[in-house]
Amino acid sequence: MGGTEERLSARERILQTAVRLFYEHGYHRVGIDRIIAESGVAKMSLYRHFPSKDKLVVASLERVNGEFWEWIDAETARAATPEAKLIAIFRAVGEAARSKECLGCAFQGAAADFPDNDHLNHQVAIAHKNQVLERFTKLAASAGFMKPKRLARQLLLLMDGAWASARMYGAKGPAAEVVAAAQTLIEASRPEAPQARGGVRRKATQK
Amino acid sequence: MGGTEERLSARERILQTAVRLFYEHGYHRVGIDRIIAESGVAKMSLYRHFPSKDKLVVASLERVNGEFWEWIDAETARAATPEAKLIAIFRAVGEAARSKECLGCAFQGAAADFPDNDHLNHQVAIAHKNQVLERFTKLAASAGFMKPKRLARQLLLLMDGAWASARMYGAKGPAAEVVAAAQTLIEASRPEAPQARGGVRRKATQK
Amino acid sequence: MGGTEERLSARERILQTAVRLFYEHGYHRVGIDRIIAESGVAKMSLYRHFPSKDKLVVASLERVNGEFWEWIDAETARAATPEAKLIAIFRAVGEAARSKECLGCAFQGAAADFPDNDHLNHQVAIAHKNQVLERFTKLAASAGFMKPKRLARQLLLLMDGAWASARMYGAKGPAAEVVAAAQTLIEASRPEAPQARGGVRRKATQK
Amino acid sequence: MGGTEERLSARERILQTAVRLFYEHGYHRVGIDRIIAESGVAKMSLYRHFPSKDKLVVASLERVNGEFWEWIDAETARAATPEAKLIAIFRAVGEAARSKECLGCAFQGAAADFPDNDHLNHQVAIAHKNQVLERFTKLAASAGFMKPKRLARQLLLLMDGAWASARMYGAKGPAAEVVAAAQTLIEASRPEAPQARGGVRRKATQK
DNA sequence: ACATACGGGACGCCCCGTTTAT
DNA sequence: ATAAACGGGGCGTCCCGTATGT
Repeated sequence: MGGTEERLSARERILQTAVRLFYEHGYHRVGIDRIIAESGVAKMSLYRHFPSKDKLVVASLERVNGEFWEWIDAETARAATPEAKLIAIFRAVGEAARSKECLGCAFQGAAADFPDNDHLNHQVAIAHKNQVLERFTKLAASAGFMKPKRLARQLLLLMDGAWASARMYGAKGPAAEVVAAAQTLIEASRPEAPQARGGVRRKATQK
Repeated sequence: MGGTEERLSARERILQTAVRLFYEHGYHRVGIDRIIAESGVAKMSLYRHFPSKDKLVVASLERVNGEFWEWIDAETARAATPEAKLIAIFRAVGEAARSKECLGCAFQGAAADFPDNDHLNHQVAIAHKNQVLERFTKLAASAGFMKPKRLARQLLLLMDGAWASARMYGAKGPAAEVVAAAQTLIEASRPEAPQARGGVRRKATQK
Repeated sequence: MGGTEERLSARERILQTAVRLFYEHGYHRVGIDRIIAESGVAKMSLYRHFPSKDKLVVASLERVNGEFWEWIDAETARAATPEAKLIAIFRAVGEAARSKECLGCAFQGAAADFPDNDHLNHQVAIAHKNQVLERFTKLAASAGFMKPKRLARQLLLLMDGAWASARMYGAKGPAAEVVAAAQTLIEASRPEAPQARGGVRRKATQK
Repeated sequence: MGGTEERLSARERILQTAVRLFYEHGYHRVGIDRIIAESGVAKMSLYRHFPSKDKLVVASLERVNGEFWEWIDAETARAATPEAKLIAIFRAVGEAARSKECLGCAFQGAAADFPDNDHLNHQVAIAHKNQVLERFTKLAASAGFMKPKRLARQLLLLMDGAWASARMYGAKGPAAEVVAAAQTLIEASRPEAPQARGGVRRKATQK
């Protein structure tokens, strides 16, 4: 932590500090001065790499997005089937949401801190969620599920609910149930044996 | 001057304006000056009724909480059974989340704007979610569902996911699927036909 | 200094502090924060009274200009004739320029700190000098001197030289000779018998 | 590349650029970066030749001082008598002060930009003025004038007034009268016709 | 010798929540 | 109720002097 950190470039130190502080305290409560103080960097260095705070927020969100997908890929690497990958994702989410470090979803936080839908930071957050939806849809389709888009959207609701739970409750929140809930929703989308479950019938009446 | 708005007390005008502005723009971006300007009261009047902005935020959240439960009670009044009440809640949530006025959950926003878990505003937000959990649990128990607490927590994930979807996506988000997902989770908790739940089997195959 | 200063309005405290600091250290080296700190005023109070630093500089120069003319009027009040008033002015200038508090002419400093001739602060400084020229001209004309404008300009050169001397040398500079030089120039402009000089006679007319 | 400018050493290019920029825009408003940009050298080169900005300012002032005396010597070379040399100086000053390129006296500017009397740059400016005083005194003494020091100081007031006029007014200022005023002061110091000089007597009456 | 980056610091202008005077 | 005041914080800019790489 000490020696290697000195080796990092100023840009990298700024970005890592910004990611951490923004995530822990929000985008409005973290000022430029605090970021430069905690990253040990001159103000001019920050503004050389990031022309404005908004640009730094965007870069921070993109960094978090990258780390998110690295994490998802790592968690799903050992799963053999698409369905297992979906379950692995939610197992990881459930665990992460109950960890002490977890403070919810950085993109939900960004969307909350920048409520204007047209704001770039808001758009970046939506783009992340769309990527999640795409991944869910692709896995659901690969698994041969019915209506993969529908399942993907249901699963996104669960995941965002888990992140919201993590933000508010911390370790003891309802996020503990996200795996079970995801399993239930996934099962209900399985093409096999839909005959006896009530869910299917009501579903039929919905459409 | 002299219209119906004059009928409202200064406190009421302040509170309604605060609720609206806080919800639409967030707690940090809305300042005292703007609230007094749009509510047409003097600054002194505001500080006589609410000793600080934080207290006003708390009062605002309590007001929203009250309106939330009035809304929930109204939406579930016509439902005959506890299960129907649960469905009615999610039908209402699904509709609300896709309405143009909906900007997500005010309590999620408060938790995001005041990330410190010990902050009073954060605690008020958690208290609201606990009330929702209690209502879900009571309804699930009344319906004779298995593990009502578990179902309640799963449903809260869905609901918070729907609110998060509303915040980020607006009308076209995945919140449209919240009713179907809720139905699926509710059905899966029904005591009837517990014989062949896939969750168990899949769980065995997962490991 | 303590009790009465507390009584002064914020605007007055700001202005007095600005006048003093600008005069002692220049307009660029004195920042808004320093003025705020030394005047014991909030930043917003300053920007309510003076929309920008430039406006504060202008107000400061106008204040100095007002004090300058009060000083000139007081110093010339007892002089009976226009010529005596001119002499009185230069006697006062000579004394002031050698006092410890004197750091030269605030308007010369402003013109030096804002070298762009089109800059408002530069124009304000020029306006002051024009007022001095007018006063000199009027007095010279009232005294019946030949070419009063020419004498006024010569006297302004002397005065500005004295201020420059005060700025650079302090008490021991050539400003000590400004009275004698002014007298010489004034005498040379006298219409009566320029060949024979009339120090004695003039003295008679002065009193 | 390869032009005549390349002939100049880096030190010379830096110094010439610094002299020009400092004179045109002041010492505070001209930064190191601008000097290196306009002189086409690397920052390291500048700091190799001038250890600090202050040292560069001093070198710049010394350069200006050298050019000043070259100019004075050239202007007075053709004058036959010391008195003619004095007049020649003021004729040159009067013309220079009304030229478009003239922005006043660089040393007055330095004294204004570094108001602290103990500051080296301020001292350098004073040293220049002392040299002028010495030259004036020497010429006045050579001309056989009475009280050459007194005349020298009076003439310095005029000269500094002319520079100040040049700074503030440009071509149309009172500097046009500096020759006439200098002549008047010089004549008043001539030993001829000392019988009834008002200056002496007047001086006695002053006290 | 050039160019780029860096660390540290000050500054200008602005906004906010809160209190006091009027 | 109007208005001013107050302390604190925030963003973006500028500058000086040093340290790199090349």
